[in-house]
Amino acid sequence: MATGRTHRPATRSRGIPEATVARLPLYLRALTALSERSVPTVSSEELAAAAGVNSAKLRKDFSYLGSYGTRGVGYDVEYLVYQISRELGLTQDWPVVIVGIGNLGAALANYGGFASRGFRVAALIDADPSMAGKPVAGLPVKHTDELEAIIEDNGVSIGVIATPAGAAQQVCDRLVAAGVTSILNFAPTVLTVPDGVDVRKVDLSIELQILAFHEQRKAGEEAMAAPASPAPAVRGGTGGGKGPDGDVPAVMPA
Amino acid sequence: MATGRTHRPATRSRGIPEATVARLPLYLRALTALSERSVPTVSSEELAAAAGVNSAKLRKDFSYLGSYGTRGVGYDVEYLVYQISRELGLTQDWPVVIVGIGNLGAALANYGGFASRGFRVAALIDADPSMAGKPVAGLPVKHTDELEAIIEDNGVSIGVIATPAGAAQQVCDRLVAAGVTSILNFAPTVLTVPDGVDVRKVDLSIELQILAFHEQRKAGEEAMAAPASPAPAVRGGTGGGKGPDGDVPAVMPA
DNA sequence: CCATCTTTGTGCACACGTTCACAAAGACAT
DNA sequence: ATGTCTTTGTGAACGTGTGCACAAAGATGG
Repeated sequence: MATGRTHRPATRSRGIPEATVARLPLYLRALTALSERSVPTVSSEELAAAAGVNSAKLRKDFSYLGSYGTRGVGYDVEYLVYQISRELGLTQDWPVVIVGIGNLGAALANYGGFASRGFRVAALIDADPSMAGKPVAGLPVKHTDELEAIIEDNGVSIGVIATPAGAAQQVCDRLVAAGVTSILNFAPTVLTVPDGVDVRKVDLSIELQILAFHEQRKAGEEAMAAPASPAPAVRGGTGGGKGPDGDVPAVMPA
Repeated sequence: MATGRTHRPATRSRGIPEATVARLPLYLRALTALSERSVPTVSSEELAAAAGVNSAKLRKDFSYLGSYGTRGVGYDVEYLVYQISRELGLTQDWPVVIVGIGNLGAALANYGGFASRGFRVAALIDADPSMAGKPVAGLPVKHTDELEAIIEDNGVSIGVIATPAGAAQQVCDRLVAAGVTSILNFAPTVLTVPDGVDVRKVDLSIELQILAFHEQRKAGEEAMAAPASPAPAVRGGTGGGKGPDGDVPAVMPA
């Protein structure tokens, strides 16, 4: 545990901004679709529309990779697919392990998007002994005991955690100890990892909550002119009720 | 193409920055855990650690909600739980529909995090007639034909799309036409929606690709002594003989 | 070979987000 | 009451991301 570095330096990687990196897969997908339709070239305007972004942003993003376009024409689709793939590291094979083969883990194992882009599911791992050997998505589920061996034997550096929240940190620790340096976490927990290990979090309920916020705001604005009481059913829960604004709970900060 | 606005007006919600809204669920989760352990108050430092963020950021975030803390003491846990819940709109009941009951849809239906936070699965919908009536997570799967009726009858304003990419836009259009104004999209497609409809995207393979980028960088830095050019620096976990590495399309933009 | 037209690549200005650092506010002991 | 100690709330500096607008680069046609 080095004391020098702060926790998550967000690694402004090497001239390529993080925000750009996050969009490259988006461009890649749009380009792959064009490639399959044998479209030879595409303009920044068209590609941006397909990827759902602003064209100026797209051009700036690409400018970080180099000058791969041709003025007056656009971008060569095949060439760009290769360049982005290479930049993202998808020209090599990335073995991944998925830990926690519940509903979500099984869904991930079956998800075609993984295998199709340089990722290979090296193993499915679960703590439940009764799962061991059971085939999921064509692979036999391995027991947690084998975790370290699997990671070392396959040179796995990316791990996916789809366990319940309670087990996530423990699994994470073992993954890291065994050599994994990138983790995709689906468990609703904050993972603590040593420096040099990347963690990305996907949290289903957080996304819904963000939507609820905007939804509430929309409903509120809409009902501004209408009577004070909004239409949706009110869930008082503990009986606190949801009265008008001033009607806050009994508990005040002492 | 009713692309609508290309940029999000969401930022100006109500003085609360989008980045802050995205963190509120994180704080809420940490606070709920504290509440269950009957911790009465918490300092910004402690809570920030639990949520995995910087304490100054947390305080600034809370300052957008109001002055809910007590100097020299910290924040009252219960009070803050309520305030954040209310701000996020979780004090009311949000019926949601999940469309596409494959592996992922089933996982979502079973995911406890939904029900536990003001969200109620109103219905599971699938296009496959043979799924109809089959119970998933205790609910009978409905056929797509009933989509509009379900949404109207239940006052659903939030929809979750877990269909294959090809069906997503069509489902989206039907959801929107039926009255849904917020969509959580798990299909790897860019959805086009009219103004006033919010879409959030969760893309599993994109997250992995971002990890691969950083992983490649780490591997490259480690094994590189004299970086002269953006040389491929191929170094994978496997033996590497992954084929089309050297014989890449040397296609140049014509 | 020149004129025109299209589209890239980017300088610049602005908006948004993060972090620091510190004064103000309150708790608590004496 | 008064002083000390803790912790919030926030002004200000800084860094990152976004979008406009335009010059430069190249294609295309006469």
